Amino acid sequence: MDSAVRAIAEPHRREILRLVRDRELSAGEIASRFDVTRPAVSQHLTVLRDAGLLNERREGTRRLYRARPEGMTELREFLNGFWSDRLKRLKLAAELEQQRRKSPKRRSEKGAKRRNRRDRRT
Amino acid sequence: MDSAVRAIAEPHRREILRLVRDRELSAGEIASRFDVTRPAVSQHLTVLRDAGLLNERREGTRRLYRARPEGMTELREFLNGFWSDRLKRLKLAAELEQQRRKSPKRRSEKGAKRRNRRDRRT
DNA sequence: GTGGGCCGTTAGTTGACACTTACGTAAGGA
DNA sequence: TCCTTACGTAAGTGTCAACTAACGGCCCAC
Repeated sequence: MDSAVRAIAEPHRREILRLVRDRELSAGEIASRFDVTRPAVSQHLTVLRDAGLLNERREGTRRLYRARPEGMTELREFLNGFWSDRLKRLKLAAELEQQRRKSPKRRSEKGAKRRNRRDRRT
Repeated sequence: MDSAVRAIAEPHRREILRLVRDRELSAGEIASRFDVTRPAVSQHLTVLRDAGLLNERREGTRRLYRARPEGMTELREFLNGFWSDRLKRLKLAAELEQQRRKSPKRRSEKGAKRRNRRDRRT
């Protein structure tokens, strides 16, 4: 997981993953979409492959790449662990609490409209 | 999201998030659990707070920190996007295809067992 | 075998970042 | 007021990672 999160920390690499998410592309095709040189992209591809986020397939002289979503399982579980049902409920409760505090009297939409008209006095 | 993913790319910072995931801790209490110096931890806390992953609350001379899961929403959605139902189906299809290609004749498990016994010759 | 695409790899440079020591600051008790 | 506690901040250093230019290795057509 350490390698996966470091791999997607780089914007170019995230963009590469988006490119090959649902189609196979060659190294050259991928490189042609970036401003950096082809070797730089090649190094990014190596990092992504070593992190288990990319599949490589050789066809003649070309190398075709495709995203490998299973490589992100660990990281996804880490993040989702911070988003458990309990926390989701806590967050919703906090938001409702905040809304109640901001507008303690308003009940219908008419009140809101009046407020908007008054607030136009900038 | 860029700042969030760079923030959790550092192992110490991921550990900090785990520590304050469901309880509030002071900067000093957090620092005491690491080998690095207190200023180093303080810098990590700043990075996490600036990335929106941490809430800070002052109480007297102490500063209390707690995880803020909403800060990871974007990143979670990015990762979960690679795990959609469609891709899951594509993955299964690809694996079945590969299995068919690898063992076009084998039908039962007997063949596999024989292979294992032969491979024990290390 | 030879020439031309397609790519990965190496060497070297530059910038980012994690860390340490030293210092500054705010709150609170003696 | 003075000291202590609990922090953050500044300055400086070493390491790692992203990039470029130059080079080397396959694979195929001829």
